[in-house]
Amino acid sequence: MKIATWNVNSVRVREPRLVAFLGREQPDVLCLQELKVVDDDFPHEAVRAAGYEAVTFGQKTYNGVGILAKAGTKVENVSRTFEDGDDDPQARVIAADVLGVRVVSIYVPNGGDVGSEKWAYKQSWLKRLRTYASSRLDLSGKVAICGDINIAPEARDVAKPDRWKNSVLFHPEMTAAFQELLALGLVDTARIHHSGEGPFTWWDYRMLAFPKGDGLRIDHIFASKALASSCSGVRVDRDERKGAQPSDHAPLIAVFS
DNA sequence: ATGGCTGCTTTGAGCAGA
Repeated sequence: MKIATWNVNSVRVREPRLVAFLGREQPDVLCLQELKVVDDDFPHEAVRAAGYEAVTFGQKTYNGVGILAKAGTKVENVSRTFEDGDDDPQARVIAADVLGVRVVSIYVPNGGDVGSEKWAYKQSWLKRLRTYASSRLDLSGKVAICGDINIAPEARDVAKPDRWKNSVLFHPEMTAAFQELLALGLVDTARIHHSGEGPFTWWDYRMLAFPKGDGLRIDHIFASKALASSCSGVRVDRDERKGAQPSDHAPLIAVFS
């Protein structure tokens, strides 16, 4: 089973790349973030033509998440939001049962500047994510939490740590929140197979970050132990960050035997 | 040390991303 996650930064703009990616990689499941469209505007026709069906939790302008699976695959028990009774005006989480795995596609808030309102929102959102993971997910079963987590957990996850050490992506409070999430019983699958630098998943559009190698590993696939034990490989599709009109994030792909 | 790009929006300057 191949599970991929990709912050497409506008599914409208990225539609040709999305279709090409599906055809090339043929993932069983693809989690998307930053759709930036309402559900009615999602390119269902193009996705169907590529052999996939999508469930989405869209939003105009910002946010929006989805889960794609091959046509014919059952996608069941779809839930949107944390379902904790606390209204979140931002569409950042969708979950579904696919091929025996509870798949969660999430888009963690960026956090703006450290100490800002957006920072507080990121902090509280991560707390709600922990509560959700421990109370709404059966972490003793097969679970995959995939998405743009907006946290680089360690120095080896940041090409230029000194540059980023005080940013919202690599702040000690955030790296601690990352570890608290894993402590619930989740495995950072990329680290099963990569012990060195990276693999990075995001490069700022500005500052020639990609050609300069100024990358961060902020997109992740967290697997419950029951699922992680079968993880046979994880990689980043860096080619998606090249060429015309790339997303600033590259897809992350995990294979489970 | 900053911003440099990209996509969005009551179409166009400002917000947001990370």
